[in-house]
Parts: sequence; C-alpha cells; structure tokens
Amino acid sequence: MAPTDNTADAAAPAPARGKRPKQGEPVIDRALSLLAVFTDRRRALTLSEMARHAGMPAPTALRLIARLVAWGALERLNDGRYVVGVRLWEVASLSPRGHGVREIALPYLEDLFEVTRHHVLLAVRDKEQAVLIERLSSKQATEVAYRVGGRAPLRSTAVGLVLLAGADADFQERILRQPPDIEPGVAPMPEGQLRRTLSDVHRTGIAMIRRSLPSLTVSVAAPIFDAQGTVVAALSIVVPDGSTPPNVLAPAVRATARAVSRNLGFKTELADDVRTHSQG
Amino acid sequence: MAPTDNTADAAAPAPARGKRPKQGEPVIDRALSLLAVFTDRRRALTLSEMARHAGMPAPTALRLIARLVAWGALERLNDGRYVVGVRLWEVASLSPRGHGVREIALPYLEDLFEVTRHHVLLAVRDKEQAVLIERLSSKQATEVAYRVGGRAPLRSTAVGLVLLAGADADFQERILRQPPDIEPGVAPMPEGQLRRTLSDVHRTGIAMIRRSLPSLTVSVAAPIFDAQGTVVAALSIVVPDGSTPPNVLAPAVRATARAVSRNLGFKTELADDVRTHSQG
DNA sequence: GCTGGCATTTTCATTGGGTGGAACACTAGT
DNA sequence: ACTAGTGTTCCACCCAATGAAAATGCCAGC
Repeated sequence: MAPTDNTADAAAPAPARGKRPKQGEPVIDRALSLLAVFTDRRRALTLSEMARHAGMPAPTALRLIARLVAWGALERLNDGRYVVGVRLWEVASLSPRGHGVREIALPYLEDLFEVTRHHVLLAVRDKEQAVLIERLSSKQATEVAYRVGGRAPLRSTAVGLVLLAGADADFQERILRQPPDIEPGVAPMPEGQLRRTLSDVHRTGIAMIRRSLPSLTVSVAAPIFDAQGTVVAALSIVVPDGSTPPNVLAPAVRATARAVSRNLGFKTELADDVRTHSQG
Repeated sequence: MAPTDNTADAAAPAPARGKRPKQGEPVIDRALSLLAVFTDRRRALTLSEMARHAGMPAPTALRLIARLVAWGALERLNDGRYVVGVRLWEVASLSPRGHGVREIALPYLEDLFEVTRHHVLLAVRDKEQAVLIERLSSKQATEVAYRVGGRAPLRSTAVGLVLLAGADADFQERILRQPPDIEPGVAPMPEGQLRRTLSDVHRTGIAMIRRSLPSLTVSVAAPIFDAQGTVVAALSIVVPDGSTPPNVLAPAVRATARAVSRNLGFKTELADDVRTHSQG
C-alpha cells in the first residue's frame, strides 16, 4: 500500500485574507474551499461574501455554487444567502468516525447523562485537534466551551489528552514538541508535565482537566477502543468544580467507555496490547 | 449485477444534448457523485467500486478522490478503502436544517425521551422525502425502521405527514397526485383519504401512523415552526402498539414541539397564520 | 423620479486543467 | 505460469473552466 500522500497541504487551509490570484487551482479544491468558508459564526453567507472568503472572483464562485446547490451541498435561502444543505449532512452522516461511533455510543452516553445530569461529550481526533462528535446537555447544565462539530485542542482538554495518549508515537512527539497551548482558563502544561500526564492517562485510562472558563469545571475522560484496540474516540463528562468528586466520576466514565468499546468489538483481554494508529 | 446507474445523477439542468452523459460533465458534479456512492449499506468502498458506481474510469476517479482525501472529505482506511471523512461531517454540522434544528431541539427531545423511554424522532423535509435528523432510542426500545441521516417517505410516516401538511400548496398537490406509497407494513392511503388526513393534521397539529413492520408500532408527530411560522421540522414518538394510548401521547408530543418552536422564535399567537414555504 | 453604489448575473474569447486509453505493478486465485 | 482483478503512473488531446467586462437587478439617498 503506497501512501500516495505528500500533497497534504494542497487542501489550502486558511488563505488568510490577502487576495491571491490562485488561478490554476484544481476545480475541486475551489469547490471545497467554498464549503470551508462556513464556520460556527458564519452559517449563512451571500455570494460575494463566499467569493471573498474563498478568494475567487464572483462569477467563478457563482458557477461553482450553482452546481453545489443543484446537488444539495448548499441551499439558497429566500434572502439569497447560502447555507450548508441537508444533502451534504446526509452523506456526512455516513462518516464512520463521525456519526458512526456516535450511533453506537449514543445509548450509553444517554445512560451516563441521565444518571449524572451533566454534560457528556464524545470526540474523535482529526489532524491535530479533537472534533466534538456529540454533546448531551440538560438545559440547566453549566456553560461549556465547545459545540458539536467544533474543534478543541488536544493538549488542554480531557478528551484531547485521551486521544493524544492513544495516538501513535510519531504523532505524539510532533505535538509534544510544539509550544504549550494558550487556552483561556486552562493551566498550560509544559512538555515535561505533559509527558507524565500522557503516561498516566495511558496507565489509568482516565484523563482530567480543570478549567476556569467559561465557568469552573472539571472534565473526566476515558478512551474508546475499536476491535483492533486502537483508540478511536474519547468520551468525557464535564461537571461544575466541587460538585461531584472526580474519583467518583472516573469509574462511571470508564465503565461507559468500556461498554461502548465492547460494542465496537473490543475484547477487554487485549487491554494491555493496545495498538496505536497513525494519521496525518 | 449491473453497474446500475452510470449516469451520475448530477442534478444538472436537463441534459439538453443528452448525447454524452459521461464525457463533458462538470468536474464538481463528478466529485459530488463520488460522495453520493456512499449509502447506509456501503460505508467503505474501494477505488474501483467507487469508480464503477459513479460511472467513471478508474484513473479519473483516483484523481478526484485524491483531492477529496487531501481536503478531508474522504478518508482512506488502512486496507485502502475509502470512507466519508470527519472534515466533511464537520462542515455538514453547520447545516441549519441539519444540526441546526437538532442543536436547539435536542434538550427538549431528551426530556420527552426520558419521560417516555420510547423512540423520539426529529425530521426535516428535503425534496420529496423526510430526512431523519435525530433519533433517541433506549437500548431496549422496539425496533424502528429508519436511521439518522436516512430518508423516509412523506406519505406513510407520521413525521412525513406533518411535513407534508406544512408544505406549500403546489408541492402538496404534486405529491398528492402521485400514486400511493407502497411502504411495507403501512396501510397505503388513497388520495381522498390522504387529503382528509392532511387537513386533520393541519387542524389538530398532530399526525398518527400505525405500522406493522418491522414491529407493531404507533407514531405520533407534531410540527415545529420557526419565527416566520413555517413548518421547518417535525418530531414524533414511536411506541409499541397497545402500550400507551395515542391520545395520552399527543399532548406531550405537542407540548415538546411547541417548546422547540418557541425556542426558534415562534410566537404562539401566530399559530393560525401559519405560512408555507416552497422548495425544490 | 433620478442617481450612484453595490451585488448578482450573463456573455464570451482564451487556455490550461481535466481527461481516459494504454501500459504498468501488484496480488490472489487456478 | 497464467488469468483476472485491483491500484497507479504517464501523456497527448481538447473541452470545460476561467474571469474581465458588461449588463442587469436592487436599494437608499437625494
């Protein structure tokens, strides 16, 4: 199996703002960059906004958008603005690491949620971040920083630490060598402490993070394994600091994570032979 | 098995030429048709399978897929097969009619779920079908026909009837003129009865469907309105036939739907001035 | 009504990205 | 060794993609 990779950056992440005469770029990349202009804060955009953010002339954008709308990847509102379409959401729901794990994990998450009545999170790793796959929240639960579909740093969240601890050595090293995150409300971890923490996570199967913003909370996370023993996801519970002691939560979190893992085909006997997998 | 349908649907303006369905098709349509090959049953496909189903030569497929993978719309497994990627799922989560309503409705759905311990569904309409946005199920709940991200017929499901009743007149007519669905386990409704049913739904704000497959169940659905009074979604509860009488469920379902509607900015005073909106 | 400014859409000559057949490498089954 | 299936690279042809320019639509302000 040849990697066939090495054009990684071709997915032009964020062209900042400057106008780039990016002519000669593959059409698909342009079309995808039109999808990438949507963010949590910008869910409905006009043609010119999309063209501007994607860095292409309006006529070109219009032509591409027209095709995306015809297919259903985008939808056009009455006021002329564009939003992400259900059709795209529909195929995206077939993503194994997206809705896939969610589908299997949800009933168990719900049990945990119902007992505790606190936020329950499910996340997977993509590139160098954790992506929030699911979040159960009662209406009166404490404020929480991340939304479903959003990204969170690996080094300063409980789920992130679990995912990082479960990643392959090369990837871990690359992350470890980066300067500490400056996540507001979370004490930044220097490299040495982070190494110890990861080792602890690996040993205990539990990660904890205390954060002071947007409110004082403690998160307790545990890894979810697939049949091969790879860490494919992490689940965590977020409680107000001082409410329930973490050492009470840990068993519940770990038990729930195990239940999900078992449902993914993970045999607990292999627990010591956990293997890691590589990724971008 | 035949290659089924090699003309990638494309949703393009009617191929006036109609001469060459393959060559000369816009690149974006081809790329999108590569995404469309994934279905509930086919979540991981090889290159040749994708090429075959999308109706294009392998080299072409490979080139396009490479770009999709670079961006994250697809991911490649260790065994070489491709699956839908989290990145795609991520932008799809910004779909207002997908995760958007879900985000707002979920806490209320959970309340309803917790009280009843039966399936709770949330659906929106896309084209001529209902798309399941959310489904809460306890592990021991009865078997249910549809999965999240899947599509259900408008005329033979409770949520479908609600969405159909809330659609604009033109669209309703088009659907009404079609021959009755032949949905297994559901008594097909002739046009006259369907018209009466829709009128009832519009008046009472409740739709009911009894089905015998995959198990004997009764569904009770109610509409969710946005600030403009448009029906944007439908929620329903599915219970085993004979367990809880529907007239007991109806108030709970209606109350939950109202709570969600209110959260979307819907003023109940406008309840009689419901407006309809058009779509594809 | 008129005018200017902005967003959206259409037109169209130019050209470079897209194309897919052919050949290749590789594996598994016979 | 042979066949049949996959995944991959190569490359000469050429049509779809391109974006400036202009036309159109849309308001707000005068």
